Amino acid sequence: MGMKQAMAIQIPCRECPLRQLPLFITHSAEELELLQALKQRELRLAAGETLILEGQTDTPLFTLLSGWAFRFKTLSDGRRQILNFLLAGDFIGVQQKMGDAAAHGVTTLTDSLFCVFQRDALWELHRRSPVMGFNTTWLIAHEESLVDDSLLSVGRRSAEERIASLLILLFKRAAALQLDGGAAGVPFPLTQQHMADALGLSLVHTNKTLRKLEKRGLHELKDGRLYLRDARALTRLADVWGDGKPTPRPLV
Amino acid sequence: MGMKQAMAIQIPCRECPLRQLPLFITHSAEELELLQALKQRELRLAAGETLILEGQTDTPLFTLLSGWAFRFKTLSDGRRQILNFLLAGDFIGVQQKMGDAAAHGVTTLTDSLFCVFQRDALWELHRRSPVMGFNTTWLIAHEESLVDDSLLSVGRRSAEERIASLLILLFKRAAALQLDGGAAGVPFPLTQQHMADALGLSLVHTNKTLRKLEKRGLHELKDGRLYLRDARALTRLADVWGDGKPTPRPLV
DNA sequence: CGTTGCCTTGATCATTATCAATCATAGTGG
DNA sequence: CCACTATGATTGATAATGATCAAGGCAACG
Repeated sequence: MGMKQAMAIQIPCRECPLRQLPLFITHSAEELELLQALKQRELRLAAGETLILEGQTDTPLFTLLSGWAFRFKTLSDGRRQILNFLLAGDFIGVQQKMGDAAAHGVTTLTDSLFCVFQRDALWELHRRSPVMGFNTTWLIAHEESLVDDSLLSVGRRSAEERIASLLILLFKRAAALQLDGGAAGVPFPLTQQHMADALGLSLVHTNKTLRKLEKRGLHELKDGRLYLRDARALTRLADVWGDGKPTPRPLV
Repeated sequence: MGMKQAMAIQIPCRECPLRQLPLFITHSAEELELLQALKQRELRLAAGETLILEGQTDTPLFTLLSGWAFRFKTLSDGRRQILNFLLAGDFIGVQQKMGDAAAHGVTTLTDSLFCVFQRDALWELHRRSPVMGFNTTWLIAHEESLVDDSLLSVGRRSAEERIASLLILLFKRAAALQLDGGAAGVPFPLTQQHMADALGLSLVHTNKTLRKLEKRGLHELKDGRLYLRDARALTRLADVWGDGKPTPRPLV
């Protein structure tokens, strides 16, 4: 299964692809030194490999430097729910307390590069740099709020609406990591099975719904890339807040 | 709608009902002083009142001192998804960055008492006590991981399984706040509509499923209290990890 | 008593799941 | 170059699950 060696030479944190993200912009040289010191090593995985197994204990903390991955939970008969997708810049493993078993697994969608931190790195970060500790807290809280959106989709949106909102969300997230902002589409490494597992739909129904939207000209999925052909219509369908409409909600 | 006055005399933080929770146990007198200093005021709401409106900006941070509440999102046609239930000791409002609009609303289920903090209290906490900042981060991450469970339920569990897992989860959380550990049941202030909105089911189907489980003797819901009559069977039905069974998952 | 809110139930309908094929593509070994 | 295999996409037929509609019931309350 194409297991590759960890690189002998690591990327220094001042060259880290995350440096331009909110968490990292304001940091002084010494804060970068701190990050560097806490960093344990890098880890490279091929597509489809598993970083964290459900139930595993004492997993380290990770940061995703490049590639795509996802967090998931399964039931004992194999039903799987994808909790969210991970893109470059995301944290991994903050949900479980030290000593606890991982409540979810993490698997890659593409070849991926991770930065590995010891479990107590988060505490060191707080202790030695309250600013970075604080920023991290917000980042974690914000990342987790993506799950809130998913829950709204899966709980209350129709199949069409779910597909639409997933496409929009992933497009936005992926486009934000590109220089062209998605003008030429974005990479889209999910299979329809992944989409089904993220949206709480069956594979077959996912396929049919996807085809329907594509035939209507809302999007195009081709050669592993996603193009939004009618972002307006997709947004309307997904009922996404604050995009087309300026929050017209009655607010009681 | 029974809006009540905020109490003139506030509970000092050293008397706070949260003091025995993980976040608060290890704290020195001066750390309690810090909490006290950051605390702005207390707020009392009646059952069914709204603490935060979706889309509201610059809401303060809250802590729930007593009572029950829930976080939710709605679609523009009124479909509502309850994200999670809030019990004494929970944080509220950490999901949105300063200046952002609230991505979810918060409404009470019972008469409730909140502790109100300024929005920058979280930063002050980090700056002046890295330990408490760190603990807060974990607490937030852990609270948010409850949503992961919900997502698994709504996405992949059948109606019966969803009901079972909700009953178990809420029972455990509520029982942990009682001295008797739930021996005489726990308060259960949700209507079936709330359960439906949390589980992604219709009201009618929620009712039927609930009745079915109750007739089978798995639980009893009476006078606003929940009793688990066959916790083993409920756990099996819900496929909850690490309870009856010692993690028998294959882990591939 | 007449509301009002919440729970309950039966009948019917819709959406989504399941089952079963087929097809396309890429990789593998002979 | 040709089976042989494997993965993923696609489609039609049928079944199941859960939603919607409609109607009461029951208790609390002014």
